[in-house]
Amino acid sequence: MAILKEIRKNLPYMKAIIDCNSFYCSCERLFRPELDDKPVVVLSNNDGCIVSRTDEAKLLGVAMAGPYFMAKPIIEKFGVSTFSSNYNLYGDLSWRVMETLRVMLGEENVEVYSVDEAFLDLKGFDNKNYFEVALHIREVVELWTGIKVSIGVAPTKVLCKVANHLAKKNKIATQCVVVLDTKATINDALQATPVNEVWGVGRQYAEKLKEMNAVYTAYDLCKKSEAWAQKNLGGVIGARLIKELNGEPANEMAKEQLTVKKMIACTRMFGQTVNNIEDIKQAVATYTSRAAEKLRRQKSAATTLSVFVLTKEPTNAGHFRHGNTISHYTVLPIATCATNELIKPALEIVDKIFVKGKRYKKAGVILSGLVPDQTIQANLFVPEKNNNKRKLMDMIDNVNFAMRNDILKFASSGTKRDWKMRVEMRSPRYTTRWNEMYVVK
DNA sequence: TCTGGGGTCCTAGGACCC
DNA sequence: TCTGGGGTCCTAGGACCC
Repeated sequence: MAILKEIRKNLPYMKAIIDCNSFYCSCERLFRPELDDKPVVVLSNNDGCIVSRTDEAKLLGVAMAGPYFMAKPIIEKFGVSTFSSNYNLYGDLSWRVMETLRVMLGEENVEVYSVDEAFLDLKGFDNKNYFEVALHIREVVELWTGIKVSIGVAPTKVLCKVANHLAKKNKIATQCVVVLDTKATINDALQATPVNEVWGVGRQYAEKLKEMNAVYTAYDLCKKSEAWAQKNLGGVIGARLIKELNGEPANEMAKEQLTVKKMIACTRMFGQTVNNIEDIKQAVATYTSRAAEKLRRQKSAATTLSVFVLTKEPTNAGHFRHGNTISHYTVLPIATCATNELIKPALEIVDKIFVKGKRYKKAGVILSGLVPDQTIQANLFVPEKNNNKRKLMDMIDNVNFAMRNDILKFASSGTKRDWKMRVEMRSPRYTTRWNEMYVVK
């Protein structure tokens, strides 16, 4: 124990990131156990891209985030099981995983970061063996929810991500747990990590780092000065990144706050291209209703409403071309969260930006300039405790509601909806719809 | 009619994340 | 033929003020 304290003495207390392995695919497998060691992929909205793939699919050469049609030959040749996104299912299972963590570690030590990731605060465990602690967490989550996870433990969030990457790369040898709690293990890990895999370094920066600065690994990057990063790597964000790589926390755990969104958007690709203004209006009215629901859920009102459409352009010698975005915005006379008050100006914008003869493949509505909704002041007196619960529900709703196909309340949303997206291969919503519940044979 | 320097507020756009 | 959706943070630059 004395040795343990000695080697850790220059490091702050530990954090962890827990990350569900191929989350969407794991959710699908839960109800199709015969697929456990088989390749599986899940597609994005509109069945456009591959957004989740299992290790088996990866080995076959299915590219992540690649277009579905390009991977189709491999998928068909090897019989890869393919699913459309089923957000009701994923949202529910995500909640179960997060709730398990909250029960184990206490609500205040869990920061939900995305549908399949959470940061954990391990402050209370500094006398324990972190590897065993993390292994235990991994086993309990799997036992209670059926979802397999990987865990990275380190003194900063950026280093946790590095650790987690290494755990996922070598699941068997690491048992999906990597702990970086000494200078030596941290240095080794940084040397083994290509710079483009560092959290906060995207494609543009990676290219710049390699070509102009001969920075190839996370280790090379950590040797750069904060001042240099401040200048060349996105300002203060870059400076924080350097600190964190060197074991100095610069991104603290987000505690408890009810995070109120500063902007709310609802945008979708159409199932097929559209050239008729009525269809676009129906779509925009539907997206506006959905955005307004999100707005009301966080008790905000919007002061600015923008609408955009994306045109479809002819492909150029086999090269994929994004369409042109045409957008316009309105500053509302009074901040509002009322669906009807938002739909009217939204449709006026459509009249303004629609060009006859063009073909469109996407539209969207963005609400910004959000302020607290004055009409619901009474809610200020809701106890904080209930607010936290609401935050939880919001997270689930945001996933759950994404694909909801319910009856629309406003006539302008239309009833035919030729433009609505494809979900041809969606699995049943086992855990959230009674009539689709899993049947034990 | 001449015009510096410093401050704030806003928007657009770029980069990143899952 | 067919390439997701929803966010965040930061910076630069313009408009305006004293």
